[in-house]
Amino acid sequence: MPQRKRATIREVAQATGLSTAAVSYALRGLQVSEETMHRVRRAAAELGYEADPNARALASGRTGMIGVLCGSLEDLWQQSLAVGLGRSLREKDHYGLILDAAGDPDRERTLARQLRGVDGLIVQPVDPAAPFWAEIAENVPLVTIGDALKETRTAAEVVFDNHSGVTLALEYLAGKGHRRVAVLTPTLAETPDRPADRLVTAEAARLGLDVTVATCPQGLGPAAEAARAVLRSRPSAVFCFSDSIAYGVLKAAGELGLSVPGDVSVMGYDDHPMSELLGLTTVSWDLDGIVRSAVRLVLGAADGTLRRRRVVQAPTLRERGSVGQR
Amino acid sequence: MPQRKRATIREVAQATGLSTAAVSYALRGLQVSEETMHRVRRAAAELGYEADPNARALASGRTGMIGVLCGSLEDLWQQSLAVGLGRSLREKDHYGLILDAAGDPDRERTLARQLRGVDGLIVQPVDPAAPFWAEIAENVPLVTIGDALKETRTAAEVVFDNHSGVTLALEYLAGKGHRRVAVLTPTLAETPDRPADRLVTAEAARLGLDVTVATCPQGLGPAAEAARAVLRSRPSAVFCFSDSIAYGVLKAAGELGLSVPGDVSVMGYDDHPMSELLGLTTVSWDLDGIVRSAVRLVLGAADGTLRRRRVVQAPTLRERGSVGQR
DNA sequence: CATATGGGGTGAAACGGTTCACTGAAGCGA
DNA sequence: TCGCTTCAGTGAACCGTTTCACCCCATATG
Repeated sequence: MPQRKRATIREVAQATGLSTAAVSYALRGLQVSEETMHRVRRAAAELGYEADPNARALASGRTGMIGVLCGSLEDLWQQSLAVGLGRSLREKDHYGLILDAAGDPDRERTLARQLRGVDGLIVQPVDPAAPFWAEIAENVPLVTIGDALKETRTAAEVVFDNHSGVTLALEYLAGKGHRRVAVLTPTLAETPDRPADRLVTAEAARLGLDVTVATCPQGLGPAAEAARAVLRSRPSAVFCFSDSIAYGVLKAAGELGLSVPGDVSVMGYDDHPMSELLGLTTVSWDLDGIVRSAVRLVLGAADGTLRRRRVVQAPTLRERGSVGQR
Repeated sequence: MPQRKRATIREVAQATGLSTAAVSYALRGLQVSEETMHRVRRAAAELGYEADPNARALASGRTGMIGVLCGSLEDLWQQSLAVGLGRSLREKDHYGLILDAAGDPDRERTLARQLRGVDGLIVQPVDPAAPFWAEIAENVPLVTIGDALKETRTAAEVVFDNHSGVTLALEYLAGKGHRRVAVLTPTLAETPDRPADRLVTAEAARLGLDVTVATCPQGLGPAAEAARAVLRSRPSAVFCFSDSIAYGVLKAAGELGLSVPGDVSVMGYDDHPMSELLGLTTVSWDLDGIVRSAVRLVLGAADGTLRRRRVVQAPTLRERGSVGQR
């Protein structure tokens, strides 16, 4: 690997007989005359010059990099989200630096702390109540996706109306005559006060449902294993707080010889593309809309032209075949 | 967003009464005595100091960033691969900058060119024969995953033994009595000479199979649409060059009321986790092994301690239920 | 004709680290 | 005691841009 040295701005300046300042301006289409601009661009192209992003970042204070800190990339839907964010950011001339907290609040903290020099941060918080967020939000424009942060003023937030989501799911289940329903939520921190749990139990009480909540990993194999235990207690329906978990339940059901929705009904949450193929009835969120909002907000916050600070996403119920009448 | 100013190395130096050089060394555990090291670390922690990666990169010439240029993140398997690479790189104290060429050689070229200041590049080339790779490889340690580059000396390569993969698949299909098989490959460039095509037609000829090759997008919806047309010609089996495409075929089959494997057999390629759930018979690659190799190679190439230059991955056939006896 | 105006360009100071060449002191064997 | 090495630490150059403050000159203005 000979690692040929790259051309610097100085060489371009020399080649054109201009100052580096002029070159810098010219390449960004600032200040200079049409003619010099062309001259500079031509020279730059000939030399194969491409600005060093680090030097640029150091001097200008902007990186063109947006951190994307995902709660758990084990979850396929979050993968889609990350991919979408990456693509959308790229369209706006930014890089998305995708990071995976893997459901672990400690890792989340470490990653968030290490993330310096990004122009902004998009986070799906694992632990929205963690105190360290305040420090982060103070140092970099922060927009959340999903749950908003407690006690921390972020630049903006794309909030999922989980209340509606849960209501939608549980009412549908109740309407189909289910009473004993198991709820599977992603393994999270020992945050004693998980909002999802509270939501579920409250709604369940309202609807007269008999729910039991358990945590579950997001990977297909691990989820299936966790699901087996749950299925053996023979709930009439399982409500999974992510489609990935639902896939695990489907797998476990198959292995146990349980038919869906004959023996057990399964309800997902997210609406990953595969859910259509699998016929999974699920609570659906507008992924594209979420991506667009998040990107618009974070970029707006980064350059100070922020308009709306809070976007609420409403879910819809996608009725497919995995929930049956009881 | 008040954007509080972050502590600099100079402030830490001042606080400890040392030179910035000493602080720099101390924080990286170099040169200094135990005692000063502790003193510096404590001070740094108190000030909440965290080195600016851009300045560090500019001065040292290393970013800690590895570019991961994916052929098409529409493909779920490639998503898994990207996620795995990101995680593995993070474990080795590097960031993986995940980029999506979206199957478009032009975008691939642009992205590869723009990628400067990265310590290394992991690429799943869309167009391995493109001439611009030479320039890239000259400037940054480049390791490929999948197809090796033509006419370009990369630092290292993780090669998929596609020959074996195709043979495995087609022999299995032939063994099950299939003759008319449709082959669906991802939409790629108009590279007139796609190796996969040549491979397939050669093997098919050897086995006396009657194959027709068509291209297909990777997204579930688009893939299903493309698949519908193919299925209407009623092949006895469809061999898909990625599991994502196979999912599309499964979807299309369902919509057309074709049973799998009753009316049509489907064979995948990659072995994405979901394929287990779907019972897709597929050619399987060791994703973890690929990730590990690629990371080891790129990091080795980046710091000059490279050992093996070429790792070949062998496929296995994962027999599940989607291919029937004809 | 003197004077504001302003476009086009320049020089040099940042930006915040790393690293090279060097120094002073301590340790050590002879 | 004298040199020689080693250890800890220093000062300053350097990395490759951006940007601030300023200058020059041509043209429009009063």
